Amino acid sequence: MTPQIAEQRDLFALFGVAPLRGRSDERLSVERAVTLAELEAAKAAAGSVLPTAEMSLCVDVLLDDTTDGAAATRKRKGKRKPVTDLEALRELVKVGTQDRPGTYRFLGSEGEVLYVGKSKQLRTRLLSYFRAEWPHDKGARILWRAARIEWEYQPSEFAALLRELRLIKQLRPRYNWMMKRDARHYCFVKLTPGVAPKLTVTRDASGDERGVYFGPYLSAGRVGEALRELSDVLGLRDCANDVRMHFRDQEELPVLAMPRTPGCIRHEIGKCLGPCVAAVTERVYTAQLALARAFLDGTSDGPLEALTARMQAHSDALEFERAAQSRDKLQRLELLRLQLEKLRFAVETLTFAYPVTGHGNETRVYLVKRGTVRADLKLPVSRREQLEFAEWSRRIFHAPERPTRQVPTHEIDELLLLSSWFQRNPGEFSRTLAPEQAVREFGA
DNA sequence: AGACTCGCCGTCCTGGAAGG
DNA sequence: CCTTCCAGGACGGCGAGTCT
Repeated sequence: MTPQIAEQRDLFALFGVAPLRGRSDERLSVERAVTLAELEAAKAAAGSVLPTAEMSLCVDVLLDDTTDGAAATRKRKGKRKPVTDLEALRELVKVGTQDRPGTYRFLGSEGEVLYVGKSKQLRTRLLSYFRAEWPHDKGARILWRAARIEWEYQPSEFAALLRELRLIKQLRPRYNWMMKRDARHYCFVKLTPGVAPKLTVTRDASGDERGVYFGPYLSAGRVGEALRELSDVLGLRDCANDVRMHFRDQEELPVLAMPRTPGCIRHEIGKCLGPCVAAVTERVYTAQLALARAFLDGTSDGPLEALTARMQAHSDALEFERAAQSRDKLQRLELLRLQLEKLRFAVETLTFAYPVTGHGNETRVYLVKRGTVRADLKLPVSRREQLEFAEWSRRIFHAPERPTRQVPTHEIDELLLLSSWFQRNPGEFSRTLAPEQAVREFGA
């Protein structure tokens, strides 16, 4: 822990609030010199007994102040002032904007983007910022740091939502932490990279570019159970990341270096192929892994078939108790498979053309495939435009499917956005057209 | 002990209705 | 035309419980 971070931990302790879990690094990693004397002063100014909201606010304002460095803070004697003339800025917005859907951004004095937002009614939204009270309202805190405001109109609320997401991802404005999708409601199945990969459940699909992710799914707990069953059936490892793996065919390894006893009991009871004790060749382990991937993709019932065969074998050998155990496992796995199918969001259903008529009766057609917008086209009118539309449709919808159904990590936010949009506006879903239908309707 | 998960609850953001 | 108020949904903090 750097001295600065340690000091800022003290800051949080001082105000009686815990560092924001998970996000603390984002908020604390900026190297800022904050002295305890300054914190004490701020605390005194705020009063010693504060409700939680006020305490967070205090920390918020203080961090705002210290972003420019302690020197700048010291220089800025007396009360804080807005960076720019708010009356002039308000007049600019008042005169220059219309009540239409659009996105806006607040920029700081260095031109850095502070906040990106969207609204169905841009003008009303922007003017509401000028009524916010400093320092209590977040809107005012953003406004006071802003040197200027930029905005752009969008043809519809949907278009504005999409544009906002893309701008936030591109610009990563510091006041947009709030916009982060609720990661707690979703989880992903991760195939870890490295020797003898294993399956894990994770809530963060953005961290590891080398991992392969499936999802998003709901309820990490149930997905975890499903994975345990799956790993058991296929003999995949389930041990800690730091356990060394040795395949039997890794001949360059000195025999003496290989551990003789497995790190866990799963190999002994036949639930793990035992890559930790070189009990399996890489080829066999990789084949089992492929079965797991296919199962998660929904393209293969290999694990279910394996269990069915096992059950039949026990039954044939008159081992009825073992057969019953296999049947129970099979049922659990089938149930979990059903859950995974049900929980799998959007990927299968969010493939269509989505015409949206917006401002000035302008209609845009969004070509959505597997939960992400692949093209945003003007509603075709002329013959040439119709041909173009047909060509785009063909290129997007007829493109070969990815080998798996996993969602690339950079597309997950958009998938979640579309998913929540159509959940919130079920009526919009009925306006979508299947790819072939769209070509008949809009194509040449 | 630290990381992770989950449910509860307060806060924030937004759109829309009502009123001046 | 502008402001105020309200409702609904999304989001984050917190604490308890569980896992490693």
